[in-house]
Formats: sequence, C-alpha cells, structure tokens
Amino acid sequence: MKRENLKIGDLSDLTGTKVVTIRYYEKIGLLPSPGRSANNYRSYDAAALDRLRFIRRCRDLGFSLDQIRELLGMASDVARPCREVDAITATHLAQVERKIADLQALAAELRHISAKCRGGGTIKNCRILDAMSSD
Amino acid sequence: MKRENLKIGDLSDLTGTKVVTIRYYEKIGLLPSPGRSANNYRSYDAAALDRLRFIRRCRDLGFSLDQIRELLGMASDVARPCREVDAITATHLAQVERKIADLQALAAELRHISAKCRGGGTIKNCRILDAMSSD
DNA sequence: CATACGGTCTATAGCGACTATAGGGTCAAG
DNA sequence: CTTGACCCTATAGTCGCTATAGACCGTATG
Repeated sequence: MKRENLKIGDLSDLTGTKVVTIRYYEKIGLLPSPGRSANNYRSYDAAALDRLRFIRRCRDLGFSLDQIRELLGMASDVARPCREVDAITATHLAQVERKIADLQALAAELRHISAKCRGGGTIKNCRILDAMSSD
Repeated sequence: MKRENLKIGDLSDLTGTKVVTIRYYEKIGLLPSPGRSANNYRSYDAAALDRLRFIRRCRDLGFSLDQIRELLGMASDVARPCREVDAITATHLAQVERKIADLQALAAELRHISAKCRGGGTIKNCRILDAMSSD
C-alpha cells in the first residue's frame, strides 16, 4: 500500500486506530485537517501517518492527549533542548509509579478482605461486608 | 455531633465526601432521597451516614458505582450466600492485579526510553522522540 | 440496470464519576 | 442590616473516546 492519498480507513488499518477516533483527533486539533479528494473523502499522506503512529505509540505509553500535544509541539522545534522532552517523560513515569504503589496497597487490602470469607455463610454474618463497612 | 438531622455539609465533613458528590449519589439512586427540613434542606439520619461511609470505603477500594450498587443490594438481603459478595471482590481484585501488571510493563518501558536521554542535546537528535516514533 | 454491501460524510449524544458554574434562598453573627 | 457561610436547583464541562442516526459514494453481483 502506498503512503499517499490514504483514505481514513487505510490510516485506521495501518495504525490500529478506529476511524471515529481519527476524526476525533482531527476535531480536537491533534491531527491537522487533511486534504479532501473529489468525493469529499479525507486524503492523508505519509506525514499524517507518521504523526498518527506517534500519537498512538504515546497513548500506549499512557500519555494524555495534552501531554502528546506538548510532545508534538516540541518535536517540531528542532533547536529545543532534549531535556524538556525527558521532563515530560519523567513526570509521567513518576505518576505511573505512584499509581502502581496505590494499586498494590489496594490489592493487599482486597486480598485481606477476601480472606475473611469462609464461603459457607450468608450475608447475615458476612465478614467481607463488615470489613467494608468499618475498618 | 449527633447522628440525626444531619445537614448535607455535616455528612460531607463526617465522610470526606464533597457536597456535590453526595447530591450526585442521590441523583443516580445510590443514596435514597432523604427527608427535608422546613427550609427544604436535606436531613440525614444515622442510616444514611452508614450507607455513605460504606460507599466511600468501597470507592476507596476501587469498586465502581455499579459494583457498589450490587454490594448494597446484597447487603440488604440477609439470607443471601456470602459467596456472592466474595465473587465481586475476587473479580475486582483480579482486575486490579492485571492493571498493576500493565502499569509495571509501562513503567519499565518509560524507564527504558528515558534512559536514552543524555540531557545535553536538542530535539534534532532526541532519542526519546525516536523511541516514541518507532520502536 | 438495479440492488446490496461496505466505506465515507456530518452531527449529536452517551459513558463513568464526578466537578464547576450560575443564580438564587436561608440563617446566625457582628 | 449586612456579611458570609451554608443550602437549593439546573446545566454544562472534564477525558478519551464510543455509539447512533441519517445520508452519500463506489464497487461487485444479479
């Protein structure tokens, strides 16, 4: 498949992004409005494909659309220090690590609670609900 | 503070739930509509306080509002087997554990990417952006 | 040639779990 | 008597999509 005059469905297939999502990215200004072919279909080129791939990769890495907007802004300014990009990455990594810690504490608590269930009883003397009520 | 004729702000203080959130819980049917005092203010009793505390505790444990609705439904049916409550907890725990695994993979990748930054360069030869583009 | 299908277009509403804002009424203290 | 803190309703916004409706376009098959 060539990399010019791509229809939105082609872009979708090539990047694993749903068509509606691509249009959504355009609407919020993350992807530039592409040219249109005679039948009013969006027509994308290789640059658009690259940009969308970048966006998807960053989404997979858990960056927010706003962070991606920032990264894209930086990427277009060749003289900018690399350190700024790393700062965004580092901030994001810290958030992810904090979230992991939170979830681990949560999992421990859930295991603790679940261990109280001896299975045979009824709600009337359910220790799980007790644990959720007070504790 | 006594546990009857509580105003919404009292409930808010006692549970750490924002006033708007309490009204929201009422609107979606998670909290029953309380009585009103002469001035049309919501007036809560100890049962409402308990119910809200339970909801908040479950939210802290990461349950969705729908799961909490289920748990509350079960809690009111005294003869129901305890096992059903544990099933919800176990399902939720599995989700949390999976999320932890996902985030750990993500953190590893972000660390990997961030390690490529040697700090001194510019965007022009930024290896972080490279890593985000392809990889 | 007609029809059916899949793709594309626009526009709008919905999801979860709130949060924010506007525009008002109530109440106790100074 | 005014100030400020609280309460009320109703509506819109957040994030990152997803779903739906209603219409047009393009190709393959009968």
